[in-house]
Amino acid sequence: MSGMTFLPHPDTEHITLANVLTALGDETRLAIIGHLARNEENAMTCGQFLDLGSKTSLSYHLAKLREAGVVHVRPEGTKRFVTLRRVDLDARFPGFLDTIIATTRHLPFACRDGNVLTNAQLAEVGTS
Amino acid sequence: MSGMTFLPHPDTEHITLANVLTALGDETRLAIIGHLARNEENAMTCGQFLDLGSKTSLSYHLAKLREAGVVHVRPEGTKRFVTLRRVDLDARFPGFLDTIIATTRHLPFACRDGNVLTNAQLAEVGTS
DNA sequence: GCAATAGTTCAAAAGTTCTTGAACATTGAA
DNA sequence: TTCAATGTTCAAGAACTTTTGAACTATTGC
Repeated sequence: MSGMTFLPHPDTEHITLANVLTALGDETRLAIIGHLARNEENAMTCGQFLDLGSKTSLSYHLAKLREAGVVHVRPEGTKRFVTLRRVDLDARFPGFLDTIIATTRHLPFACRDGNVLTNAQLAEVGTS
Repeated sequence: MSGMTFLPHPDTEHITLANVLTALGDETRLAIIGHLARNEENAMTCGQFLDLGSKTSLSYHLAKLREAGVVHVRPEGTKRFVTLRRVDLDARFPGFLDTIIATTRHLPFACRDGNVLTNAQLAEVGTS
């Protein structure tokens, strides 16, 4: 009934560069950021990242990103809506997120089987 | 006599974002980058980073930064002169290094004993 | 209530990173 | 040649990170 699932997020002023860099220095998490960046209008659920790893492993990686202050996770029903903390990151490290995204955008997208997603597949992941 | 110590550096096009982020996602290495950024005119030797860790540990961290393509190391005599690979990083990830440095600049500088260097001490490290 | 959906937590295992000290290598100078 | 200076390599250990599957929680809809 209550829905009070605790999902701690650091305050903007407690987001540190070292934590953000550590969070992003991982292929899976960088790929998650890529998915989010291609989709900044509509929040994504965890399930939409399943091409990048198992449910458990994604839960782990998304927690890392959340704890570092890179993403915000909003529980709604049984789902969690994940968004980039763009405003906070821009305030804290101006220009940083954009250079990451710009690079991530024209990178091939590795998925869990080691092959690479086509643009068509990416569009599908992005809009489903 | 020969002086042919091999110090492999990745080519510019082989510098990857994930490797750079992993290399920078560490307090010691971020502090090294901070020292280098305050000193971009004159190359620094490894010995000038000794407030950040032991000789062995710095050798390890500087190798990480070199292998990721973040710094260039030029042997000269018994010393190694370390510089940021600014041109290459700017070509590969435009704006990235500057946002890192801008953040690093107004960060307190932790040194190995857990205390923080004053600006005077930093200047001393930088120009000795 | 019961089942389905969406995600988390736990403990174990495997792998990676970092620090340490001792031994080594290279260069330059007395 | 011998010494000091500067840094590297090696092996061991401690501490983290990541992945797994099984068990769990919370919510929604029937």
